[in-house]
Amino acid sequence: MTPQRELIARTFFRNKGHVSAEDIYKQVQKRAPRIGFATTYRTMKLLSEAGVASLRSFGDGFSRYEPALRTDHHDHLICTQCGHIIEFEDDRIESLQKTVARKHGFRVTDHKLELYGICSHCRNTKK
Amino acid sequence: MTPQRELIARTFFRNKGHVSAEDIYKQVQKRAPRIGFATTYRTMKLLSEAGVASLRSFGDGFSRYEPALRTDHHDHLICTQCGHIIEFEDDRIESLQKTVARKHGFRVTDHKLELYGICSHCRNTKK
DNA sequence: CAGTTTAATGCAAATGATTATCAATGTCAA
DNA sequence: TTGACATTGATAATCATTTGCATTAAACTG
Ligand SMILES: [Zn+2]
Ligand SMILES: [Zn+2]
Ligand SMILES: [Zn+2]
Ligand SMILES: [Zn+2]
Repeated sequence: MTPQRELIARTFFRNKGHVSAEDIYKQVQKRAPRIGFATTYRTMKLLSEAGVASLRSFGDGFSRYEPALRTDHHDHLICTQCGHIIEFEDDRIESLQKTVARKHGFRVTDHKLELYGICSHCRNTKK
Repeated sequence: MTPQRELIARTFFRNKGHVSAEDIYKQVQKRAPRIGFATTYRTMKLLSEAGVASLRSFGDGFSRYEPALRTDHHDHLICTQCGHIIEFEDDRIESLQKTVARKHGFRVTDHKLELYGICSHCRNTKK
């Protein structure tokens, strides 16, 4: 554990999740301008390999990280206008997914459910 | 509508869907080696803008296209071992998604549900 | 037809997020 | 101190996709 890694990890956990590597890099830059993005990427990969961060890739070209509490699984509602992300969890959907997979002979190891749309805030300020 | 575009479109529709741009490019190459991949990409973008192809991005680094029949929506089961993709549709999941979105004040315009796992074929030949 | 405009092609170079390379620096135990 | 050994950070490489641009071809015009 080096000072660079510690700063990067701290910065990551200070966020609320769904942070891109560049986000973290820019935040880290303010405290320690000498840290390069290579170290940022490497550290985030380490964190996700260690299981404390999990990698998400939404539609846009970026990889996002969020803290992995391990216990809580959740899916995402994403506002295509302002980028706001809401997390949710629905046990009925989860179990229906398992049913569907079983029906097709799949053993599911992972899944991704993302609902894209317009959040209430953007809908109200729209017109 | 140019001959190049026609060949690319025909080639695309000859496939069963979930085709990468490179797949199409390579198939087109056999019939018309002079066609460049720029034209392939451009034409696929045109097709998806025209609504006859829809763009999917699964976890791997590739953009995939599939014919957009407009009437049928479906989600995907993806084997992480052999890459095989099964399409499915579950009305109960769909309606639960709408319920969840409504609960959070979202108006959903699109969604993505992908189940990753091991298909029955790969499970049987595994050991 | 000849001439002019316009769009489409295809090669090569650019893009942009991520990864690999590698010399320089730090760590630590013998 | 010496020598493994790991880590850093600047830079170059990667790789799917886009873009710039000169060339070709089609579509009008008369
Ligand atoms: Zn919004
Ligand atoms: Zn989340
Ligand atoms: Zn399989
Ligand atoms: Zn499909």
